[in-house]
Amino acid sequence: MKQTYYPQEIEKKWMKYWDDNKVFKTENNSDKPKYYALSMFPYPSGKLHMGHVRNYTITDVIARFKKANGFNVLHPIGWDSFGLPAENAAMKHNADPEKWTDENISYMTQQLKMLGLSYDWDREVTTCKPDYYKWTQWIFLQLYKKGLVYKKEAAVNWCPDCGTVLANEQVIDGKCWRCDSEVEKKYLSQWFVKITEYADELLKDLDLLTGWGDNVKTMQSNWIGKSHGAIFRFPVIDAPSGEKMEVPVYTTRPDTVHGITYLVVAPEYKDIEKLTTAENKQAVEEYRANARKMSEIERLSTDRTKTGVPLGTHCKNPFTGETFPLWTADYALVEYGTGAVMAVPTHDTRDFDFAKKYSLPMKVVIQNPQNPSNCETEAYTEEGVLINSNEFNGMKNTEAKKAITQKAVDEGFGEFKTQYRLRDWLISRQRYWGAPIPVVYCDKCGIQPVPEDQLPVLLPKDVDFSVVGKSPITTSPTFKDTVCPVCGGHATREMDTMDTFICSSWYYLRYADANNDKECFNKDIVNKWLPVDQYVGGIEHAILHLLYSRFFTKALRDCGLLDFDEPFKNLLTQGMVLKDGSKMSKSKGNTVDPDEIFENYGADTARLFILSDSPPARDFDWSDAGVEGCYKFLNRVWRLVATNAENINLNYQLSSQLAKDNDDLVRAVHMSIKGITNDITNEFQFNTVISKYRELVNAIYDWQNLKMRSCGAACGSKTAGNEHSTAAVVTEAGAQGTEQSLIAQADNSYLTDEDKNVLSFAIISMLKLMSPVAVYLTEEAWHELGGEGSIHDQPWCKWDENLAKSSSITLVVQINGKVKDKIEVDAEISKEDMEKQALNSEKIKALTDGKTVVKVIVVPGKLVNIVVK
RNA sequence: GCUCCAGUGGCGGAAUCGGUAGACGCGUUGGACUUAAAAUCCAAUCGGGCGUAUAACCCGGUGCCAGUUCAAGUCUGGCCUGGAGCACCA
Repeated sequence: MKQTYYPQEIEKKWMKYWDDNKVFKTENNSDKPKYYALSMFPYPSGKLHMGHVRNYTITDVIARFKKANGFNVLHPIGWDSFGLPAENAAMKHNADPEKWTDENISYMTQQLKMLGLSYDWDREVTTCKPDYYKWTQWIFLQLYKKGLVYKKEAAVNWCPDCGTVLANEQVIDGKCWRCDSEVEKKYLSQWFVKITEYADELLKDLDLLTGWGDNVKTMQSNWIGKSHGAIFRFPVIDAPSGEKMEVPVYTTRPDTVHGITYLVVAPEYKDIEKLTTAENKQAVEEYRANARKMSEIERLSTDRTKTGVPLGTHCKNPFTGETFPLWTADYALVEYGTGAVMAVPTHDTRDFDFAKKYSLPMKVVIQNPQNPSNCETEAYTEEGVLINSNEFNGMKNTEAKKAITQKAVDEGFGEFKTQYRLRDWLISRQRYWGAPIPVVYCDKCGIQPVPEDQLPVLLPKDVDFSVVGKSPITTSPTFKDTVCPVCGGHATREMDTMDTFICSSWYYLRYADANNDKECFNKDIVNKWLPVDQYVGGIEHAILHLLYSRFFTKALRDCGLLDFDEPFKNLLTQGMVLKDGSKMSKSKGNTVDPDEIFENYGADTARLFILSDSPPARDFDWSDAGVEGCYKFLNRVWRLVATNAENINLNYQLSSQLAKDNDDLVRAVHMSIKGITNDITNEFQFNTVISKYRELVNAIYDWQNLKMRSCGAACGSKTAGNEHSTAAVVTEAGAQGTEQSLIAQADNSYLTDEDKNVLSFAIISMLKLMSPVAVYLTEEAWHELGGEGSIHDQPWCKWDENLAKSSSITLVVQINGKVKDKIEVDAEISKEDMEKQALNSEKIKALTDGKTVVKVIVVPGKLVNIVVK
């Protein structure tokens, strides 16, 4: 075995070996229990970044740990390979996005292999390949058949830079999630997926997700935004046309209905023109035009003072008989509720601001009896008792909500209503590089789905990527015209492609049965592998991908394609990789290229470091010194094995009676096995796992130093050369027992047979424990020591509970809760002896002298606390 | 404004049940080895008492203020600070 660690050499060798021999292939059939470990698959942007390295290393270690613990592990990878960057790159260089994507995939595949990830590459899925998107289209058709996909004209989010519409979830602070440009409103006819039909189940089932962090669940719950309230319909008394009209409103505060002093409709409200008088028409039109012009950001800003104009018409409040004016104001949103708001300025801060500005009347209807408020300076939004509310006076407002709504129900002008903030998912994209939406528009028969036997609808190749302002797909001379599957007449194809989040909403199902060309996946196989036991990925998908995937699972379940309710049992959202306190990004120029780390230190160092300093869920601060430290540690591990290779026997025998120092080392190993196993099992605390690796390695070195020292004393000084050409001498000063002196003892003649057995046990255990992280080093060492097969097929180490603790403990003696003395005692000491020893300590005697011992608390195996007065 | 998370040395972070605060590492300092360096190894490293050193000892200390307890980084209540998410959703 070479005395020096050359990671580049051994890593290249094993990478090729594992790849050629498909070492990590997973069979669907096995007697072992299944375990599905999944990383969020990457977009093939060109190169891996450190976020990927962190994500995939975490999942890989989990997969390897589970495999060693007897599970049949599914650990797949693939490519979320449709999307804008490919198309933009193609436009820039007038090339084919497929070629760009393929090149990126092949480069990144090499990087993933280099990183030593234990993927079953036979299950690789690539969403932009026809053998995958055929099934994406097929699933679209199933949802269409079920009525979960529909087309409608709506105000949609338009990103001018990307030249396409976006889903609500893809608009962050009024900006496009991908390119950060300001989103505009457009009225377009678009395809939607009815995610709202599952709003309630998506919310309710969050409770089933005990393996998810509360932060993600809260975000989803807020996004779904369920609220309970009522719909009231207010008759219009003076509609200009003389028509009998009513304005329905949704409110969560039916208890305040007697306090309405005006009503607001959104500028885009559908009946607004019919509700505007001739005198007010011009002002209303101007206001609406202005609202249209305004950007989303401007409009949604809560800092902006509210504006609005009266329509000139009025409604009657059926509860009071009072009439109140109608206004339009842009603080009412057309997409939410009914697009109209009943305004109660006394009990709603927004209505209050608006009423103040336009001097609208106010009427107090809820009061805290202990501390009544006239609502002159601010709205009272807390609980209280009703006043000025006819027969409801004196009722608690929480009860009045129900009673008042019930009255509206009984009298026919209202109902109970549950409302969601969640909107349907807009999935049309006016772009080329996505899965074509499989429908045609027949001149006679209208919208017709493409028959399943005609799938996939392939992306045309004869397109011009240099066009500006429209989708390249529209330039294809062959794509557009087709025949109607119903009447055989002329039809045109849908030119829009699907949101790539559709593709990524079912890829984790495809992995279970990735090469099936008869169906999207076999139901039994998917039921066997799913749900995913551990999903690992970035928090940025807390809503987008994770909500869509949950929806897909439920929808596909209802299509009869699978039998479970939730796709991801446990979710680990890993923190960001930072450099100098901020997120690594090209624009900040603080990125670290994984290739450079592989080249300079090797993949094992990269893996070790990315796990070492922070727990997975927290942000990770990259430091070059930290990498260096990990590299040094692996060198230290290597030297430990290399210098002892001669003395390590894979078939070591441990006797039950060992010399004290040997017993201590054996115990240290058992403690490491226990600690490391527990740390991985509990929340994947890899940072402490790595601390424990270091502790174990330190313990083995310390043991060796001890052996050396006793030998140095017994057999005198020795010198010897070695590969480092550092000939060292064991001198009295060197009673420090330096590592050189150990290396110098190349013949290791100072070790007894018992020593060698203990050392073998320690080093073999160390290698097995480290094998999920330092995958290459441990494999190489395993073989150098004569190990058969792969160390990655070895079962996980077991510990003996009796040996997983040290033979002595430090008894802590406190007086009134403060540590005053520490005594080394036997680990098996009785409670009585603990107390006796503590009270007999000279220090304690001195300190308690002349005081009264009130109480003595003994915590077995830990401490004694003496309470004195 | 609402929701969630976090606050521990110079830094990253440890600390199953409330039971020795600061594991492990980085950095720094000193030392061994070397002609010298690199590498490696050994030691020290929360603050104060304590500006000669060494050893020993004492006191304080986990964002702040209270509380529970023999005992609080850990539990309870109230604040402060930072981060993330949502945000005119009626």
